Amino acid sequence: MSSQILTEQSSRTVEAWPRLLRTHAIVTRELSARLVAEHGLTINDYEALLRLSWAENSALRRVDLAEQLLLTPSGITRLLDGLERDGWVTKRSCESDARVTYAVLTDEGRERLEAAARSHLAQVRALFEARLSAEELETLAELLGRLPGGDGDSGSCSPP
Amino acid sequence: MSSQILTEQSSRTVEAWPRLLRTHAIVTRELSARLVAEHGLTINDYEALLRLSWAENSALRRVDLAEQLLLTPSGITRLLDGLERDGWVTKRSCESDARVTYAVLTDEGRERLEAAARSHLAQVRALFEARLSAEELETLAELLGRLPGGDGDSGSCSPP
DNA sequence: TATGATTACTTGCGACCGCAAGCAACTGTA
DNA sequence: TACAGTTGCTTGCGGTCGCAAGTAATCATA
Repeated sequence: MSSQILTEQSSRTVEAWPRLLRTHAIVTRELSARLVAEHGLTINDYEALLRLSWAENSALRRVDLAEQLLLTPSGITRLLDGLERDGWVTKRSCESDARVTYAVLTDEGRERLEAAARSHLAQVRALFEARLSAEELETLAELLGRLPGGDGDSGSCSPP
Repeated sequence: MSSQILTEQSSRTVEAWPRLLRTHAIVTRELSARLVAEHGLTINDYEALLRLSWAENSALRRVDLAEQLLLTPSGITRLLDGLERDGWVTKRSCESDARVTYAVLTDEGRERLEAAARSHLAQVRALFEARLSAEELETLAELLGRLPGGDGDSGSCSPP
């Protein structure tokens, strides 16, 4: 009665996938909870501020920011709604194209980001470096980089 | 004006984390969209049916299923609400403890799962095996397994 | 210039899910 | 037996986000 397709045999080679799923769920929950509790930012809030901080003039078209964060247009609208309400980001219109709006990091936003980054990066390092060596982390990053999403603009770690 | 803490230097060693985030987002979206479109199941629906299919008598206490899927009690209630409405799962009460309810996979649920597994597993393999060798996949799984969530009941691939 | 396609963004809707509160049932201790 | 603590589950609420539809601006082509 047990299906052949559901047995260990058939999915052994893709064991990496459920583990990725599980690791993501646990690490995200942990890091996000702390970021929210300590700084009032979700992971996406944090990533958005980070991308803006790297951008020229601390400004990015909403559509470009959406692409970097893997959010849909509606997602970015709501994300930025929150950041604007809190004063970390403002809007700026584009002179040459009335359709586009820039999201601009404010000085307060940059301060917020830097405060959050200090504890957040320490937490990320604590989670990862406690369990894997530098070499292993590099291998992991390399392998993940070859999976979907690894090409193009792939990381949070390449300032211009 | 640019903060030292936000530069490439400081996060190079944890590049694996943003990549994991990104890979998860893309792969999840892709696999989930297909699973929903082709079989009317979310990834968690699928995982729930899979865990039940592995369990003795195709039944699991709701709380145990929640733990395996990394869902809260409320999450499992709603997930199972949907699966019960569709007839893939039913409730069964426990004779020795009136607090517990078992989730039981129905015959229809098992058929549904097997149909979904065929295409889903093929899609997972297509995504992963096209980009990484068997050996690399094993390395990836091993490294992920040492991150949080890797201990205890860690995978989708170990039938009893 | 006219117009159809594309692009940037917003909004209504619904799905999923965590948190906190609540309830019923069980357990341990006296 | 009495009762405080624990466990299993449900429900109301709110947050996040994708999808589809809609608007406005721009571009391309005739």
